[in-house]
Amino acid sequence: MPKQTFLNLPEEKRAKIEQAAINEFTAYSYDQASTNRIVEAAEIPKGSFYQYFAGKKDLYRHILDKILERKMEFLTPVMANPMEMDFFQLLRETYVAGLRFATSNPELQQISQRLMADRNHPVFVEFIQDNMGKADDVFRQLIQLGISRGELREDLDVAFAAHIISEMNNSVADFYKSYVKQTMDDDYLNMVDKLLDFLRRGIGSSEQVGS
Amino acid sequence: MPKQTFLNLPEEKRAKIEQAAINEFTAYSYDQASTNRIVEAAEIPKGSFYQYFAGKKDLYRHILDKILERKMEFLTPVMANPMEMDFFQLLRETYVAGLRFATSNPELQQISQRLMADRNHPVFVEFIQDNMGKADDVFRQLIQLGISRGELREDLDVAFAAHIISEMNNSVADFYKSYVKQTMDDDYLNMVDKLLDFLRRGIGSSEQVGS
DNA sequence: TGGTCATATGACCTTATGGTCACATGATAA
DNA sequence: TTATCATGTGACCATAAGGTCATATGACCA
Repeated sequence: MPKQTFLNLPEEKRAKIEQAAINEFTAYSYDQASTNRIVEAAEIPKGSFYQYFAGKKDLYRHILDKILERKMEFLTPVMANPMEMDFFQLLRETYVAGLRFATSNPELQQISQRLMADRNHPVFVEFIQDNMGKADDVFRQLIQLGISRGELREDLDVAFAAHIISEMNNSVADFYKSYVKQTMDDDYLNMVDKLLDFLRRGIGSSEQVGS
Repeated sequence: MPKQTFLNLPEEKRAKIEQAAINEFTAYSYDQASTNRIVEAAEIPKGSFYQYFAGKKDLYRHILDKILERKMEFLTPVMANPMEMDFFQLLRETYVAGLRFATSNPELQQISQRLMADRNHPVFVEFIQDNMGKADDVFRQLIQLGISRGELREDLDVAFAAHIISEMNNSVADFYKSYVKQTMDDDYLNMVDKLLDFLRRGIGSSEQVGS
């Protein structure tokens, strides 16, 4: 957590520092990011930086918190009323909300992606596992709900399915990027629909074959 | 490419250097890996290192080449006779081969994973895109074949499906790790079968619903 | 006015990095 | 024996990192 000194700062100055940090972490991985550069961009002396934060890690966590907060602004409205939509509609809205976040906050998305990429980095394992665990839980509940409503196969391995869907949720933005590059189709609604169709029906032909 | 001097080295010495590099790149990301530590572990003078390689990047590429070579030893036998298996059998064998590589070469797997994680790092984009492009191509052909044999839905978006399957191929080893952690089931055959079942049939109930 | 206290400041520290280079060594050929 | 040439060697270099600290500043109160 930032020190009180930082929180006491006039909002303008605080915002400038945060923005400098966001720019740095957008351009460089955590390890490569430089407090010197941040300090320079924020136009504050090196010493002041250490009045505000315990160090690089502290600043990074602060930025992650801000990102999570912002992402939740997109996600919570979707999750608010799970009973009004079926499973796939809900999942669709979830993925779409993630993509809306990603396209309207490209720097923050970039930082999140770096975070997921470096997910075994000692500095963030804790943060990651906490949040991914929560996501798995949410999806597990949604799947249970979907099964009980007859929207999903009854013989699903719930935890396994939850994990897959949660992983897809993480990689959907990344996936979208390469989708656009390949197909020149930048409408993420198309992509999400295709993805959900895969998830729903699989890719096998209808002729049933024993596993 | 390593310099001729390196190739002239007695095999024992060469192996020692390569092993030191593998250990370093297993423990640290490319950026964090230190030539100083490698040189120390390999018990060669710093100067000698630069007689053998142009620099860190050169060494890293050399190691990547060795990894790819080794991974291919697992994969080529599977791909050798695609007409003797149906699509899902072939895919299963492919995933299993990847997992066999991963479990029998954990350090190399770790390095590959780091590579995929840092895939936009300027030093490896070229290497990555080359190889992922190749993978996409292979899967596209397999899917075409699968459709023509009636094993896959005719209305598939081939490129899209190929991309998904290729991505899954990349993440299956990663996925396996968290699968084991969650379920305590370390039999990857189970996991692969579940994954393929998802891919084949989807997770939706059989009641057909308009998309 | 003088004292106190949070805050501001930047020169400076240690430690590490990737990389260089003048020179040493030793095998081969004349 | 002497010259040549690939190879070996480690002290050394510039650069940059994250972090510290003695000192300066300035707002507030007695």
